[in-house]
Amino acid sequence: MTIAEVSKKYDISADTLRYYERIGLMPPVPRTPGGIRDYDEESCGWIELMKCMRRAGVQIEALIEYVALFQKGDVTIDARKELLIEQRNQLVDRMAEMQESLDRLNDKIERYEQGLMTKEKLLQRMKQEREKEKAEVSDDE
Amino acid sequence: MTIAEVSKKYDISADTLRYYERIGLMPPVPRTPGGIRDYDEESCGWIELMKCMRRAGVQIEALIEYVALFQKGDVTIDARKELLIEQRNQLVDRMAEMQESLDRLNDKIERYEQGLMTKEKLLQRMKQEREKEKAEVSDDE
DNA sequence: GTAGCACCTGGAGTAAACTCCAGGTCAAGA
DNA sequence: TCTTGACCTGGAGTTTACTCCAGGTGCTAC
Repeated sequence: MTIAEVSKKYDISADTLRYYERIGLMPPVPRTPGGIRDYDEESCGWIELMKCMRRAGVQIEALIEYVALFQKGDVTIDARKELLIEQRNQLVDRMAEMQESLDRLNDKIERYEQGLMTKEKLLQRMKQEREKEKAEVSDDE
Repeated sequence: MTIAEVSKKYDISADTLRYYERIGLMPPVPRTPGGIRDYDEESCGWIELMKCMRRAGVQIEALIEYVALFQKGDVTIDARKELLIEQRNQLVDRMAEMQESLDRLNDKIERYEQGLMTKEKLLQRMKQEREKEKAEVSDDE
């Protein structure tokens, strides 16, 4: 498979695919005798994995380390497992934070829907009153 | 409240707090006659909201727009609601993607735990065989 | 009234993750 | 064989979201 085909298949630019290989986000891609990339099933597997992990916000740094360990063979299995567990934990944490934000967004939207906006209207009213007071003080001068 | 106190309270650097105000991620913070920021409840509310949204990955751009709309008053209520809904939808999408990655990570970890690594071992075996073949071809030369 | 520390502004610098470019090869068709 | 379009590499540029800095001002305590 050429880089253009892979680019289309996974919706990742050719530049990004070359970049990923160059920084070690995947093992070297097989080449034709002329030096042109010829992606095989394994390469595609790596691309798909990295696309998935990157979309989830896993740092490139960690993924590079994983690939490096993978390339060192079976002696690194424990280290790889630890790395994955660490990333999983971070992912779970991030998702929990996002859930909080989601709840909050939903709350806010609901309030807009009800035309209530209690908190904000209250705060605005408070602000307006403070400004009115200030204005009155100025008038007294 | 001084910027140092707010910084500590929300665990956001003073530089970031100034930056947030400067780019319009929150309305202007009240000042002392000397020009020093004096955060009130409302400012703190904005900071907390923005911290929450940013942690969830909401783009600063969208948040700036929200604040701008908010400052234009009640006529922008519909636009603000739409903006929030859009951000909520994006958040939901991102969380779904993250869940996919999480499932995948969990799968991988489980396979490491079982010492199976079926897919990868299979791929490696395939690769080794390809290389062996190549080596044999070379020997024939 | 001055030492010293927190705060101010505008602007430059940084990190992560791409993205683009120049100048050069490869390969398939006329 | 020549053209043309896809690919190559190394390196520079871009975007987002901060982070740092220089040079200056505002309080507070001696």
